[in-house]
Amino acid sequence: MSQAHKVTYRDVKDQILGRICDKSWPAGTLLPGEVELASQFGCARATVNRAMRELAEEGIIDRKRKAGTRVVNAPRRHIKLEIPLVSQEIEQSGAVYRYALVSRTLVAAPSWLSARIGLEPEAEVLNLQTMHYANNAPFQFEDRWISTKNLPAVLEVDFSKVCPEEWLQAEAPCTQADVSFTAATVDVRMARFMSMVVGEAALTTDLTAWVDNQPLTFAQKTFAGGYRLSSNF
Amino acid sequence: MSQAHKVTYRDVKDQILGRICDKSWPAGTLLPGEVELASQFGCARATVNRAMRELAEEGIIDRKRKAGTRVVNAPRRHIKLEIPLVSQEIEQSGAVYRYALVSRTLVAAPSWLSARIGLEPEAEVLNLQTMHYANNAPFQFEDRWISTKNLPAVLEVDFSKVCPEEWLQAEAPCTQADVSFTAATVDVRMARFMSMVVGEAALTTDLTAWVDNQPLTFAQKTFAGGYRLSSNF
DNA sequence: CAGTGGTCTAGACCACACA
DNA sequence: GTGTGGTCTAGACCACTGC
Repeated sequence: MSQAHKVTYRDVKDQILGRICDKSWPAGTLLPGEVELASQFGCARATVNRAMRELAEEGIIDRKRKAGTRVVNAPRRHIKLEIPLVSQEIEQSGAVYRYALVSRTLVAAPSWLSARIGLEPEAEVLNLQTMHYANNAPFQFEDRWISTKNLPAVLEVDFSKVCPEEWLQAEAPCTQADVSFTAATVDVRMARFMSMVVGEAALTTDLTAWVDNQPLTFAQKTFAGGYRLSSNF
Repeated sequence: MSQAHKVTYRDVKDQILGRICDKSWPAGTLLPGEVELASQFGCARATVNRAMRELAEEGIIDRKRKAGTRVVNAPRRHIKLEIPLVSQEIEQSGAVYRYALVSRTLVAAPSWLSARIGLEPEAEVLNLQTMHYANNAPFQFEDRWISTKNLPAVLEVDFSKVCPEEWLQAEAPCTQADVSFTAATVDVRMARFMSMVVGEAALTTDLTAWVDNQPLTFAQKTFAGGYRLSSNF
């Protein structure tokens, strides 16, 4: 008896992945049911279930009740991208973090804003422009808009001391958010703030956040030149 | 008896999340053990376990054997970012995909390449430059390097017909990869290929892939102006 | 309607990490 | 050592969904 008496869900996962990779189960294949596999692998159905559930989460296979489990035709790779707080990101790199409030204005939402995050036209918003430095070198400029109607408390906060991002995360953690990245060219004003050259390329992030389906805030961040967003799988 | 006779792991998850959000369990709190919670919620330990495991995966709590489970102080948000094949991405947007091979050369790996992906100096690599069009408009330029030692089969392929990315995914799906994004300025040659203006900002992606710890390929992709990478949570 | 995955349970043993 | 999470099991019922 070779008896590896415990068949773990990892074992099962690896076995299944192996058969998919070596084309024993090519894309589109309907694979055996959980009970069948459980007896093949000599383990409980729950074990097979966990293995397959994770593979499904990873987008390797597609599971449907009654229809069974199939190998996904076009395995889409995906990565987990961290969206850390600026301060954390800087401090973790070993640099000294410094924050500065550039401007704070209370205005009626411009039309592009209300359209973008779904506010009533002319709704009141607080606009905060802030700078974040790493070892006193410009790291990120943030242009943030917060709905005062959906978050009145924001009016009482002294944002010269707390960065909006951190305050929001602590006081009103969003339940849903959209994030997007693009490359932009810096204009004269941004160039001054970021110590960059006009026309230089900068990575920018747009971030819209909701709490319980109520639009809360929109932020556009501009990163210093050469900033690189990275991850792996 | 109100008896919702089944307490699901989702119920437990929501309860726990609720207590964290309403500050009943502030950041840093050591929460009760699984057995304790199971009896509190009136369910099996496995149910609590699954709930807490998922919360841990989401970065909300931190679990350690013997030490117990704590609410994470700085909840790091993360998003799932899809890394689709170019062709899929274009076709899914409803546009017509067209592919062209720009150049194919067999060379000794330049030093920056061997250093970057961990090849022996001067190892032979196949360099493929390709263009990808959406409705005949330039969408992406790809500069790819493949190790011929670790993947000899690549020499036999007619890359004027198959795009390297797709061939690799089908024939040698990587087991590990690094991805990074940055903003770059397009030079004269790139501007021609992409129908862009010299100096314009473009999003670029660097992608390094390994199979079983063997460095396989490195690719640098340059996206058309205005390209936006997006996701949500 | 019947088959498949989805989930819960109760009990058990294991592995790690702190004291 | 000892407590906490990590996992497996065997059995059960449920819920969705394709036929």
